[in-house]
Amino acid sequence: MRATVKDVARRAGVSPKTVSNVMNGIVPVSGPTRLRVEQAMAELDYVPNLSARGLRNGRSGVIGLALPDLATPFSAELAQSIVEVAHAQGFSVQIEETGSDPHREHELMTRARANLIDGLILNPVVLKESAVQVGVALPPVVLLGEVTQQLADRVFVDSFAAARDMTLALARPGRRRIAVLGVNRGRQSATAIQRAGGYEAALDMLGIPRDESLRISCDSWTPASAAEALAEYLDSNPVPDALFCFTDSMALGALNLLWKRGLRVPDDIAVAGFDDVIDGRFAVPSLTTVSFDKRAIATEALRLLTERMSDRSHGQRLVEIEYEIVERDSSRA
Amino acid sequence: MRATVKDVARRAGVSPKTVSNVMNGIVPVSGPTRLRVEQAMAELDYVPNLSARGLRNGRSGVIGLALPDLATPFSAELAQSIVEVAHAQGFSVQIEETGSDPHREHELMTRARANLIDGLILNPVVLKESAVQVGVALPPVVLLGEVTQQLADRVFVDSFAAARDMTLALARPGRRRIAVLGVNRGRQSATAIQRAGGYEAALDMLGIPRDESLRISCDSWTPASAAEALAEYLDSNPVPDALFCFTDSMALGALNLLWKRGLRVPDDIAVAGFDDVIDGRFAVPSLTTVSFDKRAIATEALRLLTERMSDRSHGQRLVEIEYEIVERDSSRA
DNA sequence: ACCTAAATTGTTTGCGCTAACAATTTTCTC
DNA sequence: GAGAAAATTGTTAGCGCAAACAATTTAGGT
Repeated sequence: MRATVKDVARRAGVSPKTVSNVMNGIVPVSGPTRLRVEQAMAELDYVPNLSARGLRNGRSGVIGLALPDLATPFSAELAQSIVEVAHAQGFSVQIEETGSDPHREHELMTRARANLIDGLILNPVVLKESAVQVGVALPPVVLLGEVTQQLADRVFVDSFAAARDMTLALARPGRRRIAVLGVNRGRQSATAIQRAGGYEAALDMLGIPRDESLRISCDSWTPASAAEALAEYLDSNPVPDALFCFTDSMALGALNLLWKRGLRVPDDIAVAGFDDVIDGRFAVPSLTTVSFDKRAIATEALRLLTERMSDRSHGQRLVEIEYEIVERDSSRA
Repeated sequence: MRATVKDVARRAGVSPKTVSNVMNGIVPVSGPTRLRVEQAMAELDYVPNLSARGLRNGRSGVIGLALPDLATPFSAELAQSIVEVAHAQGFSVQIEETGSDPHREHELMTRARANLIDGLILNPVVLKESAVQVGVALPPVVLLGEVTQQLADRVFVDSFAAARDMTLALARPGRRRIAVLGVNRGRQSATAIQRAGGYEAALDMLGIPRDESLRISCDSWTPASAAEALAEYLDSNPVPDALFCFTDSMALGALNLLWKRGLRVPDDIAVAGFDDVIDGRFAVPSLTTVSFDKRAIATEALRLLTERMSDRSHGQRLVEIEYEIVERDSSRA
């Protein structure tokens, strides 16, 4: 049987309270007593029961992180940052995959309210149907990414402006036929809407007429479906001058397909992505992208979350993360 | 204040036990009573407190997953599989990054023993110094990957054989100078040892003399340090006929560097990786690799873990996952 | 030395839940 | 319809911990 505070107390010849004091370190404990207790803990190989502590304190020390697709390099990099920042603050991270499913998002909120996690960092996708909307009693929650309405704290990159700037950067003399890859066929994700909007704003600024035939839809934002969508597109359309993919993952799929078709990047077609994922830097050719500091996202998200966990009173707050257009070989002249 | 079982019971006009019965569903509850209870739960917006349940049951329903580097696509894909399989069995997953640090591994074991997680899936790196070795009282744990000794349940791919087969596959008439990338300078990871061993076994089989100058060391298994290590290598060595990277991530870094140097893959040099990561399939050129079923790893790891959680008596068990050499454009003639 | 205040340590309760055990009601058998 | 068995539901204790409250020891001031 596992040792408990009581066992430690008995062995050290003190009361449970003293053992608790030694662990928490708030109430002072005299030198000799502390020593005896610590020795007893070591001898009994005592490990505190965190469930019990969680029940008693009402806080588990765990936060949830819910992302739409865990398999992407972007998720991996973001998760890493969040885990590291959280750990530095004494939190553990429970990861969840929503699969863009509002129902699953709702389930996670519930879990948070079930005290297993103290708060939730959530990247909602189809917000219209998201649990955040449905008026569920919200746990401390921080939203990641584009959210059109003010529903909870959130950390975001201005996707609209970034997509606009990227489109402007891609536009060069001779590059007027700029395609986008990632607009969704069915229900639009908030992110897709923002990025498509920015793209069109840039076209307007450039005086390039919008061309519906340059919007390539791709429901799943993976390399595989990007390659597939692009292949299908190229079968029945002329090669655009440039291709702006809504994520780096899609861009990698596109690069592979273009290479297979014998199209040279950037000579025949320039390519750009979004997220600045590590593998994009090492793509062939290296990928032009919208870069932003993922560690900053993690830091800010955790700051908002911990603040809200300790004090539920503030209104909803927004934190914007700066972005930067990083031009690499896939779009250089 | 949050509603508790007691509140629900009072409102439904039943006892707490009945409410518990309704939730657990083991002890039968009559139709009308169940209905009353369910309605009361809905009205009070009741959510069970999982900390309390965890304390009472001695199980939290959470398992830990500890990987050396969360930022890699491989980690992402594996984590996804594990999260999905775990979720299907009613478990949540807490992720942790060990950074190949034995001390951190030890900390995680402790956390497991602290009842916050019911079990741990751990990918140990430098096993010699790993906590698994130090004789810590082990929680239910399943090890992932190469482990030379029999210390706990584990799921693994035969890296030795896979590396051997890959080396054999790379060897073609005219390709005799086969380099490896990923041997470590300092303390060797178990994985590096296996893969290097398989590589050398293949050389022996082929009658190719071992050549120390074809072992390129690379301490961090990332694209960046792979590219750097390879760049340095090429500055003072002739171009090998083939390059076998110990992970796909490193291979991607290598591909990028080779491209920058104007070396053609596979004509000037064939390249291969290990892990069959999605981005490798879409690399330019698509990457030859050792493939294995990550979902199978997840399934088996969870099976071993849950079995051990329910019954601590079995001896240590091994599950081997099949691998396959997948030849893609980066090594095709 | 005596009293007061400060510093420690001790005693006990309850966080919310589940299940052992007990009590009650319903159903069945003849 | 009476008795027994089966099906429900109720009562209560305790999982391990932290802190409210109480008791004790120690230090400080005169």
